Amino acid sequence: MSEARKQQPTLELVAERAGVSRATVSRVVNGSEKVKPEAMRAVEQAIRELNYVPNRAARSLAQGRTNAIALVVPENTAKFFADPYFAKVVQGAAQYLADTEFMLSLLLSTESDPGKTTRYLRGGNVDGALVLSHHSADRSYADLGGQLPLVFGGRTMSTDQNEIYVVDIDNIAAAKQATNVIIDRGRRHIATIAGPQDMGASLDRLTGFTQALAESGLEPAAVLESDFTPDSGHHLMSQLIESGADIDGLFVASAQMAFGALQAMAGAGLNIPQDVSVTTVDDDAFARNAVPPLTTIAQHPERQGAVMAEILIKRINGESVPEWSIMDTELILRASH
Amino acid sequence: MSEARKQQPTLELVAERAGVSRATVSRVVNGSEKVKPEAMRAVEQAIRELNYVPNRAARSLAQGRTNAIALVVPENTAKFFADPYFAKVVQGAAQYLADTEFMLSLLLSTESDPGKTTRYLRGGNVDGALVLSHHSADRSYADLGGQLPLVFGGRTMSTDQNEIYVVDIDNIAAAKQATNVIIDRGRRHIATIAGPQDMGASLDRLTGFTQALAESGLEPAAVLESDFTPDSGHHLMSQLIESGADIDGLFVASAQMAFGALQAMAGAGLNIPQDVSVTTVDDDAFARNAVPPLTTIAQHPERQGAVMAEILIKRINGESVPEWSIMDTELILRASH
DNA sequence: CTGAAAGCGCTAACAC
DNA sequence: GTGTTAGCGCTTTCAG
Repeated sequence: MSEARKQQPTLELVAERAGVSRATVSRVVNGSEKVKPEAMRAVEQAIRELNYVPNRAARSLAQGRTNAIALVVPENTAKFFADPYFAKVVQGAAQYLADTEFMLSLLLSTESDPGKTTRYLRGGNVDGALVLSHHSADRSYADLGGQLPLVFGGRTMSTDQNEIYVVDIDNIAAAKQATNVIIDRGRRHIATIAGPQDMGASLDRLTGFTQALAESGLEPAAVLESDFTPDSGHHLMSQLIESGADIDGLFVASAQMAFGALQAMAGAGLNIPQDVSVTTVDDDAFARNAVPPLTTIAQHPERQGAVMAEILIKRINGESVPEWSIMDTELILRASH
Repeated sequence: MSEARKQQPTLELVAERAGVSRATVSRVVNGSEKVKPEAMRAVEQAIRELNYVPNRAARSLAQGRTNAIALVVPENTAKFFADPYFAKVVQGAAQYLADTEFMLSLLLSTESDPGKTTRYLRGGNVDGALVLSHHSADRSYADLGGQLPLVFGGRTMSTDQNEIYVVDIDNIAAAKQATNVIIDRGRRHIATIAGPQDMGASLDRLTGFTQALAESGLEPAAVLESDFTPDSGHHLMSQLIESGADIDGLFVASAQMAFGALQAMAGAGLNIPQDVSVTTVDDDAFARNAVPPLTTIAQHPERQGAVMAEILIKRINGESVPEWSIMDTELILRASH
């Protein structure tokens, strides 16, 4: 009744067929120089004939290395797929890894059993992991860093622990720059829709916003806390408008939320940018398709994904790398400011 | 210089600390009944104290099973993330697996080295795989079926090979139903935008369209072949309009393409559904957010993902399951027909 | 119920 | 260059 899975040929079988020892086969498989051309040919032919593929479990057990890395997204599947930022980072990492010997395994942390992911990571399945978007609550991952090379992706919680490798943009500077665009427009009643305050990026962007204002002798007109979704942006903005707040500028911590906020303002009959000058962060589909298109700070998430992978692999290989990698950002001027 | 990765505690260490043999520890870890409660407690405590996690490679080598399955998407990363269908399937599978002992490993097949994915699959990394969206060109996966339990997801190429397990909707029936909605509106000049013709789902939907027409004594007004993206839908529709074709009905093989087609028609000043009655397949964000909202055939991709996972696991466990699972669909009437 | 011992398939010294 | 020989960490008969 049980699936008769075809038995994969073993290295030993290849050795017999090629008339050499298993060690030699292993050498050929692993591209060692020191094998006579003829032995090499014999082995290669045997491999081809048997359609041999080395067993990873055995290999990784023997050499204590798996040649696989995980990309952990501590976020439920729905949110993951809704956010273009994740998609881009994955894309960048996947692309970078395609040219290496490493496999990328995408781990969407399950809500039901968070320990499962951790166990997987510690169970020797991967040589290291990239961790995206971790809330401050996710101490588990920070702790994991002692057992496995980890590289955190942007939007991480700021931390003073050491041995934490992070690839991120300078969120404070980005927010400052975006806010200054509004200030330079002559606006003086500026509000912000901030991200969840248990996330480093959100905190930093709020800080940048406040700093920019302070440097111009201004106070925030309002500070709203949201959760990075378009809906929440819409919702909070509606509330703000209904509350009768009188603002002429708005900095939103992410394009997704800004997209929602714009809809709310349009619904209330506000003209952008005449009535309210708005800027944000992230140059994704939301920023480009918003009406009007959003003036924003572009990160380069694909590049970030690639850099994260690169750094992780260097760490796995024992090369020393800087703990912090700050990615460049770019101010994109469009119609919303 | 090399990363001093903390050595994970081994089963042997746990055994020593608990004062039992490795076999007993193994039994406890694997939930065997036949262990004295006191021994059990001792082991469990040792495990906790040492923070022990079993090494997967060793385990899978010993028992010839990995407790991991792969979800293979033979599609580049960009396309994968752009299509809500994939997201839903993954979500469904992930959710189903969360309650099992299995891990889901997402494999985006790399363009640069297609053999890499196949090698990974054959290298004993997973006990089986779910394969989505395979073009007819992807013979490699069908062949893999002999070596590893595979379950194919909707939109697969129709095939008469046996031992191919598929979870899909009845694409012919779905297309027929959607087309009949248009016919019932009294329209007689009906065109279709079909999907790529190297994909089973596209073929079947075109067949269904043609059949429905034939049964009402009609001929297709035009048959356009597209690639499932909104842009191509837009583009082809524009061409059709420019060509001066006179149609009053349109069946589009996917909501994404329909979304694009609708934009093109709006741009040309056509009123939907007054001028052209349109229906499609897929009830995703594109269908719901289109202007006007699309009358469509809803699949249930999350459920499909879950069913695929369920069937795969049954196969892995040697249970017998039907080769074909046809999922229900549902006609959603909105404003576009 | 528990322990001893024999591998799972591969790699990595170490000799030859 | 190549073969021999130990294991990698775990499961699994097989005795007891």
